[in-house]
Amino acid sequence: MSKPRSAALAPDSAAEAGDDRGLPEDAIYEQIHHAVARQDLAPGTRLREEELRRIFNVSRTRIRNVLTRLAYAGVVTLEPNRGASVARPTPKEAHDNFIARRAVEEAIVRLAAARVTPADLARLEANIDAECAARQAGDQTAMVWLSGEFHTLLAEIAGNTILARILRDLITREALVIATYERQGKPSCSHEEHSAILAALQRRDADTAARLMLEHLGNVEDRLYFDPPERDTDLSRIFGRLEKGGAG
Amino acid sequence: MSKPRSAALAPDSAAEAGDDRGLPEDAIYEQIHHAVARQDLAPGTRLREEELRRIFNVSRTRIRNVLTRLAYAGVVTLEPNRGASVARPTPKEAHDNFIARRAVEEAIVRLAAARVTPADLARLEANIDAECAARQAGDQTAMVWLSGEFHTLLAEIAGNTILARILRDLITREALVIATYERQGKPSCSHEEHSAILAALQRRDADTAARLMLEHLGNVEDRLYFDPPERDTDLSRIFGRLEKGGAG
DNA sequence: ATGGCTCGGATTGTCGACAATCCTATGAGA
DNA sequence: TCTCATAGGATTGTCGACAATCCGAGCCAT
Repeated sequence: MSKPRSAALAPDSAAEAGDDRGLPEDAIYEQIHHAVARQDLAPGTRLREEELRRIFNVSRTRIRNVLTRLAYAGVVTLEPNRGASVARPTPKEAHDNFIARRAVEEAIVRLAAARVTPADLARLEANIDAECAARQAGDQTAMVWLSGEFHTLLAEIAGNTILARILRDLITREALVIATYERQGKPSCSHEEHSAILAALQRRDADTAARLMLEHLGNVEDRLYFDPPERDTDLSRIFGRLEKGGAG
Repeated sequence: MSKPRSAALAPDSAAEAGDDRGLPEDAIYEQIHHAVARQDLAPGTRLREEELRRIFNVSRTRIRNVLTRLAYAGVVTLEPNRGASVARPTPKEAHDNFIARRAVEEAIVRLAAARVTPADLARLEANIDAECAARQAGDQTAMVWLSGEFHTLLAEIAGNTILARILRDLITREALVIATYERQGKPSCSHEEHSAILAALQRRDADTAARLMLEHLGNVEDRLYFDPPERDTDLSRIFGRLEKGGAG
């Protein structure tokens, strides 16, 4: 969050992002999408075309296309003549996102319960272990990413491409919601809950898995802080107070 | 379906589509999206940029942007160096779409049951009446559109923008599925089922409404015909038959 | 000092031209 | 007659340049 934008977009493998010429459009899309999901790009961050063009070493046309798609995914907002910036969800959008995600995740976990294989269970367990390790190492970024990855894995196991695609965007937007509205202590996902879901899947108990998933997602929402609905609302409230109480 | 493409895209109000200069991008997007939802654009129809440019009287850049977005929505497919064509869902995609839609619609109808107002009920009833009228008039296009509109109305009533947006794309893609796999007699939606859902909403009976909705959507899928999974599979099957039975 | 105005730099929006690619029609050869 | 190669037209992909718009700095009047 505090690192410069170019660092957020040119991750560990710097050569892949900056050096290679003609990086395909999809790869650029993925990098930005991923950077938002990792919370490396904070909500509201401006995404200047020229800057992105230099980072990815492509023409502005490509960048423009990518931004158009990201806007459709709800990851960035596109204001006319003002350019693109990382989306800053309103409380309403945040709430809608949670509700949508609950619906999609319930369907996915039920499908997954019916199709899960031992190999799948092993992958899920590995993910939980990795998240635990990240938690103990205090690596907040890795934790957020891995706990999202757990859900992506479930979508893959469920085997429904359309739901997986939808969930991907919902998860990334939820990362923006969390980044915007999190309280001080920010335990975004608890690995115990993931473990419980895994156990239910192991028993192919779709109903329990679905119930646990809904509780899990509800817990995430409860940990957020929505009270000051908008930053700019402060102004109008102050104005109202001045009018009512009298300032002169 | 049998009318020329330009007619499909320049509907009743021809002036709006062809004459006005500088039609905004969103409007072009809507027109194409809508034309697909109405089944005026058959699956697989090629969408040449030059042709669209002439129809909407804008530059190719705009058309290109619109096609990019439609591809993201899954309404058109974009093959490199081959251009755009209306999506032709595979049986797998069709099935995934039905499952996704069931999940989204269940969530929506439950939300709608909790929030529905008398005015909303009236709007839903008007929609059902219009669909009945279209059915008696034998207007297949209007029927398909109105029966989809019923679900769009529900999404609006539910008040969740994200789910509404998702459902919109799912419905349009389902129109493509139906156009691809429908049997001879094609009663795509039964207004009795819509009426039953409406009655449940009137009682604010979310569980019943959800159950009816799922049955309703399941019925739609059951009316389709998936047996010949792909057109090009025929070739390999014929080849296999020649090999086995001997053709010389 | 404050509020409004103007101007310059920076950024985005749009377009036309050119390069790259693909499909089709044509004709030579077996 | 059939297959293969080739040339031509048609279509898409890419880029750079210019126009339109916006933001902020600096100046002027009050």
